[in-house]
Amino acid sequence: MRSDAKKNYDHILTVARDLLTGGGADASLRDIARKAGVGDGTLHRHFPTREALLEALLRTNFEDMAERASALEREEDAGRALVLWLKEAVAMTHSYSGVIAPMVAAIADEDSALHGSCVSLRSAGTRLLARAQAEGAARPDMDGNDLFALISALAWLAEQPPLVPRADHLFDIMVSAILTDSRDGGVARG
Amino acid sequence: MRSDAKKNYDHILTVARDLLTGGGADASLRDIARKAGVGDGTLHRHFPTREALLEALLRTNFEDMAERASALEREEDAGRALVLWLKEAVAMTHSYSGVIAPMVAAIADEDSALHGSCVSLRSAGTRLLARAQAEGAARPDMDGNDLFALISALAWLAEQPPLVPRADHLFDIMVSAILTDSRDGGVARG
DNA sequence: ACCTGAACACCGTTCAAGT
DNA sequence: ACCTGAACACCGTTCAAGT
Repeated sequence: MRSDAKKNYDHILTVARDLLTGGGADASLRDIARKAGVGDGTLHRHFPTREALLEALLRTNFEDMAERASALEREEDAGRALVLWLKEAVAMTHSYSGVIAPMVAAIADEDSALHGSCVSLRSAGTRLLARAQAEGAARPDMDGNDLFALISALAWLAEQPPLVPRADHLFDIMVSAILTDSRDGGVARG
Repeated sequence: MRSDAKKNYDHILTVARDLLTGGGADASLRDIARKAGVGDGTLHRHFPTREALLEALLRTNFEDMAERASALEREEDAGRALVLWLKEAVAMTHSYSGVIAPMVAAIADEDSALHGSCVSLRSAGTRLLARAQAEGAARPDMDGNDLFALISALAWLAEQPPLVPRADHLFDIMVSAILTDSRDGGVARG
């Protein structure tokens, strides 16, 4: 990539990150281009779709979550590891505004720029869930798809301003449904 | 209302209902006006915002849910009554595409055309929840706001095509978290 | 190679002109 | 009273023209 192109690419990403982590889910691509001081065409060649831009923004976050899952697989308490990871996954997606719906759409669309990242996230969760289930810490009638859907729903809740005050509590309630009663004890019900 | 105005009003509603119950969440107001054979201005005077149109479409459904709650309050099993009503509430909102986000926004916005309907829905759920809690059938650490958020999350799930296959199962899982274990037994975990 | 910005087909919304 | 449809300021996207 030419150096001026690289500079534009990086600057667009910086501006987009500032806008989307600042709650500006409704920022248009033109807003981003204008704020970055580039033409509309420049933004569209670097990032052909909004999803492509999100993918570039979120790639490292998704990789972090996969690594985090690997680390948590060495945690003694498999149920606790699953819950910790869930909390972090929800917080990660929530740190950007307006990413949940594209993420969910991407899990079923192999052509989406976000597809690979979503599949990785689901895989990481599936591993932690399977381990918790093998130890009897999590209910056996769930799979990685259920977990992905649950993360999406919780992250979506946290994106809706009127529901934000309830998001943490509902997280605890849903966790109590995932963990088997013999293990969670006061953690989720407390 | 003049008879030609009344005719336009009704026809717009019919067309909008056909589009929104047919999965066309992305139908623009102009699409609806065109399909109804009226000018853009006509649609906007009858329904100043998209929310106003949704409110006119959903009003009877919300009223039905409030009546249904009253009927279910006379059901013997308070836990079962709550679960039945939850299932119907989710199905009702799900029967129209793209209504969940406006509904959630409206619960906190007293100026929204949808506000009253949403508050009624929340009240109906609160009554059923309180009765189930009084009988020890539902966990005590929840209120009507939590229930409204839960319905929203479940309805949102059912609106996302990739998550649809999981929606019913997640409904059962979440129900198992609401009902106290002494009561639900095999219902939710089965 | 890469960038710019006008252009296109859309959107929600408004408003002068008609009946 | 009510309706129409052009107009406005937006949007995502494309593409000829520049450097």
